[in-house]
Amino acid sequence: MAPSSKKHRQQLTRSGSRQDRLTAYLREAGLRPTRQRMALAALLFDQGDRHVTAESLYSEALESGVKVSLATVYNALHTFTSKGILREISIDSSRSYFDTNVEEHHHFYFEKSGTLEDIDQSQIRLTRLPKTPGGLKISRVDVVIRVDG
Amino acid sequence: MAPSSKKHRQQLTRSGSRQDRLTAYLREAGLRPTRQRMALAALLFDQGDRHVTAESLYSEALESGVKVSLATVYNALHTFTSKGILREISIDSSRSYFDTNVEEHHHFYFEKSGTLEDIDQSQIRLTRLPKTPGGLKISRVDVVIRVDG
DNA sequence: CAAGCAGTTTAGAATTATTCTAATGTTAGG
DNA sequence: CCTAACATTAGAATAATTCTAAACTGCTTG
Ligand SMILES: [Mn+2]
Ligand SMILES: [Mn+2]
Ligand SMILES: [Zn+2]
Ligand SMILES: [Zn+2]
Repeated sequence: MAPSSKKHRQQLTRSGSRQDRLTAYLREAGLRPTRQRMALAALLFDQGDRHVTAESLYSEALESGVKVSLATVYNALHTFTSKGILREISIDSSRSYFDTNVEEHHHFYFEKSGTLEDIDQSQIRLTRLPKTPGGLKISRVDVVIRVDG
Repeated sequence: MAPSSKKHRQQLTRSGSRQDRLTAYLREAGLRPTRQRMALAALLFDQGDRHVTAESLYSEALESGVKVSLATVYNALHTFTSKGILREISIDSSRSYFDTNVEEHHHFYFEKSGTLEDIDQSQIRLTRLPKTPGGLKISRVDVVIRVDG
């Protein structure tokens, strides 16, 4: 790779298909692939399923040398959520978790560490759901198994 | 009732068996039946099952003429929870709900109004719970059905 | 490849829910 | 009554999140 006119670039910025995939992913979601969104999306979507908080993602971004503000992290998390590529989980009233797994699934919550682990939908059988009051539409069913450790 | 040496008392302070029941209830939970706890307990436990937030209970207390501070409401909610006569529910990361129903049960969450409604345990059949990682003990299983209205 | 605008980022201030502090008041037992 | 432990309180402090308004950048159009 020839040295470019810019002083330096982020490590991850060039790499062909990975970048392209992320760009396409953001575009498909109707979002501009800006520098900070790309960097955050790389952290979020280049590993397996993840559960992050705004602070945890912000720390990661800083550690990996991405220049981004906390406000932008909040913006990105909410924007990604509204576009359906993240999902928000309320499990602890002191902070929000965001989940890269947007399929229907459930969670273990480890109370001591404050961490989450996915439970595939097939692992839980929910039968006999009650009918909703007034026949209102169900937007989501969340099962959280809180465990002690 | 002869006028007492104290300037005035709260309206509800005297009333025989209802007071006595609440007093006994707090005592059994290992709590001193103080004026503000009694007043809050009356609001919480004298109606059917309730779901309150600190603010909502505080407003109610003020409206009904109970002199209590917000800090005391938080103290009482947490103390009651630690003694097992309330239970805390995290459904919305912006605030905690406290539930006077401490039996195992589940909830409808009405997203527009931010209100909760109980679902009896018998109304939901949860089969095939996955085994917990490391064989950790389950402390609670919460099912929340989010509905649109 | 400009030019320009909508959309994005940002620092820092503001807001909101909740917790803390330390002083004052109350309960319950002897 | 006296007292010690417990509870309440106002207000300050904290922490997560949102807002503001100005600076910036991606993208479309000429
Ligand atoms: Mn009920
Ligand atoms: Mn908060
Ligand atoms: Zn998940
Ligand atoms: Zn309930």
